[in-house]
Formats: sequence, structure tokens, C-alpha cells
Amino acid sequence: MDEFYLCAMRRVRVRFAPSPTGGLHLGGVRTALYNYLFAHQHGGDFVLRVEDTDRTRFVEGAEQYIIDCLEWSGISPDESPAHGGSYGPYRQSERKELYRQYAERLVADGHAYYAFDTPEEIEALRERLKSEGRENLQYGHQSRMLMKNSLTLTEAQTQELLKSNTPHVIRIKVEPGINIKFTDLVRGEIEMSTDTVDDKVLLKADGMPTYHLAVVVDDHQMQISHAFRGEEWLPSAPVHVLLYQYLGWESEMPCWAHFPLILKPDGNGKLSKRDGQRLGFPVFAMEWDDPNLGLIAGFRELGFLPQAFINMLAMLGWNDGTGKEIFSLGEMVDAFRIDRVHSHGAKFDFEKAKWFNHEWIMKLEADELVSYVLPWYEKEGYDVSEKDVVKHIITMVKDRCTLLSDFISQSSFFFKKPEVQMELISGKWNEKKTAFFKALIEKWTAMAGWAHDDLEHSFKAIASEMEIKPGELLLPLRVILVGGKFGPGVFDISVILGKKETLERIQAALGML
RNA sequence: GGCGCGUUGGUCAAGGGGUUAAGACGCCUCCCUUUCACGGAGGAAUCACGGGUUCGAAUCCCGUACGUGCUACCA
Repeated sequence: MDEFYLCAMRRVRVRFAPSPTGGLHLGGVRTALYNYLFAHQHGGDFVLRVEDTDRTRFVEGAEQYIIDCLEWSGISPDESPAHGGSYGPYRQSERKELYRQYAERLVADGHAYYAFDTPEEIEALRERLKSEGRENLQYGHQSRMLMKNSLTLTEAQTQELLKSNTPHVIRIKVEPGINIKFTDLVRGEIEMSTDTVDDKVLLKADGMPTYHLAVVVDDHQMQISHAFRGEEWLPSAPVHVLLYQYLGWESEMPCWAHFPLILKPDGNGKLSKRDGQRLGFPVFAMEWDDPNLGLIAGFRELGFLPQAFINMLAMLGWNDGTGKEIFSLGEMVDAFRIDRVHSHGAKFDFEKAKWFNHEWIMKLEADELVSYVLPWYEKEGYDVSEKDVVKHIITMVKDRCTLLSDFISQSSFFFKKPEVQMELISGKWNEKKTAFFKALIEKWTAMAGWAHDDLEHSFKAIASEMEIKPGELLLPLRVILVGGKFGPGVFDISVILGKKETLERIQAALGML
């Protein structure tokens, strides 16, 4: 806990550092969310840094997409490639020159070395060792003296290779036999031996840094106080801690926290973009046009509210211990505690995700909900010019809508004539009912007003006169007006539909019976 | 294989020496509602296993199993 307080004494600066290689999936958004919550809770800064050091995996448009996803989710950063800030540039490719100098400094200090082995040579060696039944080759303390690097070459040879622009990388020289200890805010004390950590490449042959160098240099330069990332980074954490030591920045090392993975609903393993397609649910926040898989719909396109999306994500790895599950972003900012983040992964449950959305649809203020539903109506070509009516309709049907797309099926009959499932009523139809509805048309046509209670009273009066139970008539009327056995009260619907439309629908149905 | 991390109902989980082991999703039953929902009441279902420590273990320790992550000039 000491370390926590040490960090807490600094200005809180956290960063979300995705690489622009494709759609932003659940796990990424959740990491961003926890960063956002932590930053806002401590009055700190939330930075978006784009880790685009791998030119081979760079995907055009991915960066803007990430920014858009964060914006839709309501967790936009304070500093980013798009907004700027005083610690830029926020794209690692634009900081390329920076990394080399630190890598060189590590070499000069004896903490790193030049390695001239080509990827092919290393691969060939690996293959050979494997065929001899030996363990995987780790380029590290046990093998580095067998390789072609500035440790095995003479100074003159090394300089010669460097001068002739021989492709090379710079590797960290990990000293074996050291116990690396650090505090993880979600897992407690972590201790690992350097015996099993290999000499990671720090600077690639193309001059770009690897993640290991870049994350340390950038976190330090950007004065990041707390470094949060996925659990998959835990095994390489010793490299990063070592780098802080070798670079002399140990006292300014950020506090670490490694978040649990989000797992596949079936079986186990990290949730991947293919799982969504395979199991029929979204894994991306928003629609993403994948170069390999094609257009993949996101939570937004499926009809999720951003409030529900982030609420659901937050609960997939954290809770406040009280049993409360529905949180607004603001409430989460207040309630979030990094040490209550779970240390084990959770399987994603789409049913539960939908439940969150349903809760949020019911909870949202009418005006706000309308703004989310309107685009769906407009896409269907519905006439939404009468705002009050539209708002009324939405309020009436929202309890029945789990996804925003459900507003279409639950309220289309208000906007256009439904396809009436006559078989729902034709079976129990008889002449008396025909007579009733003819009488009803007559009565309602002559009626001066069109208020709910007038409709109900007159309806029941005729029913009682003709000695038919209202229940036998209510359902047919519903089906005639709505198309099926669902929806709000029939007279409420009639009021919104208006006199003309209501009577037309009854008339038309009578013609089909 | 090596190293790390983890393991409470089908799923998400609270609980960290003494509890009838919360709650939520989903499922089932009933009530409300002359529809469907919403809402309400109830139900089935759990501490991975084995050893310790202890008067007492889901909780602490060790081991095993299982899961998962990493083991790239990817992040």
C-alpha cells in the first residue's frame, strides 16, 4: 500500500495506449474506462497515446475509430493525438527519434547491446535446437554469448557493422539472478526472478522501439503516475521495472495495475473478435470494417445505449461491494476503487449485457431517451415531426424494449398500418363480434371527443348491451390496431392513433373476417 | 516444456476464521395486468480436490488438478 500512497502524492496522470490495428473491443474499452474513472476520481489527466510502432500491423482509420469509440462511450481523453496536450506528440511513430537516444544510453551504460542476428538466423537456430529436442531458444543470458552481438564481437567489429549500416536491433541485457518486486494495485506484491526473462528487443531494425522501450520512455516523459493495462502484460513487467532502474527513473516509476481478461462465454480463453461472429454478439463498441472479416456491427449498431455499455463493462471486473449494479458514469467515478478490481477474468455474458441495456432504457429521462430512439425511427422513415407524440410513444413502450432496435417492433404500428395476424382472432370470431365492431364504429364515429375514458366507457357499454364479455373483444381490437398480442393499453393506443386511423383499421379488419 | 496469474451456483459475484454462504443475470412457478412487458412473491442451483493449522476453514498455509496469459524485431 505504501507504493499506492507514493503514487497518490503525485498528480494523477493515466494513459490508455492502444495500438491502431483494428476495432476497439470490449477489453480495450474497459481498460480505457477504468483509466477514465481513476483519472476523474483523482482530478487527474486521462491521456490517449497511440502505440503505432508496428508498421506491418497498422490499419488505416483505426486511430480515428478509437477516438470515436471513446467519445461515443462518453469517456473521451483529456490529451490525445486529436486534442493535443502539453506532453505530445501522442503518436509513438512521431516520437521515433526519442527512443533511439535512450536505447543508445542503455548500451553505453552496459545495460543493452547491439545484436546483428537476423530474424532468419534466430529462427533457424530455434528450429535446429527444437529438432535436437532442446527447449525453446530464449535470447537471454544463457544464449546471448552464442549470438552475433556487441557482446561477442570486438568493439572494432561492432563499430564496423554499425558504420556499414548493417541491420541490427538493440536488446536489453537482463542480469540474471535478480528478484524483481513491485506492487500491483489489483494483485498485491508481485515477485519474479530475472532468470526467466529474456533479452527483449528494445529498438527494432527499422529504428522503431518495441512496446517495452516505448512504454517506459513515454510513461516517464508523459509523467504517467499509474500504468494500467491488461493481465497479458504481467510476465513482461519485470523488463519494464528493470528499464526504469537502468534508466535511473526508478523513483518516478508509475504504480502498476494489471486488469483481468474478458473471456469467451463458452469454454475459456481471451475474448476475440471472431467469437462475436461465432456466437452472435458484438465485441466492438461500434461498427468496424475489418479487412479480413468484413463489416462487423458493434454494440452501438445493435441498439445499445452508451450508458449501458460502459456500465456493463465496468461490472465485468469490478463492483463496489454493495450489490449495486446500475451506475451512471458519474456514480462510477465516485465509487470506483482500483483495489476492488478483480484479479481473475470474467466470461462475457451477452444476456446480462442486454439486461443492463433494458435497465438503462427504463431509467433514462424521456428527453434523453428520445434522442437515442429518434435516429432509429428516422432510419425507418417514420414521421417524427410531432415531438410530443413521439416522446409519448417512446415512454409508453420503453418497458418492453431491451435494445433500441426493439422500439421499431414495439411501436411501428403507431407510424404505419400493421400487418395484422388475423389468425390470432379469426378462430374465435363470430357474428356477434362483427355486430359489436359495427356498432362500435358507429358509436365512435358519432362521438364528439376522443379521450381515453370516453373510448373505454363507450366500448364497455356496447359490450354489456350486447352481452359480450369485454375480454373477448379487447384482444381482437388490440390485434386489429397493433397487429399482434403485445403493446400498451388499447385505448391509449387508440388515442394516439386518432379517430380516423383507428376507425380505418377496424373497418379494414372487418373486411378481412 | 518454462514462468506468471487465477479458481464461490450455468454466468456475473459478495463474503477474507464462527453467516441459514448476500445479491444480480438466465431458467421455473405464482400474483398483478381482460395482451405483451414492467412490478411483486417464491423455487431449483455453489465454496475445484487433498492435506495441514485451528475448538472451528469458503476464508490462513502447502500440495495437486484445472483454467488462462506470456514465452516475436506484435502490442
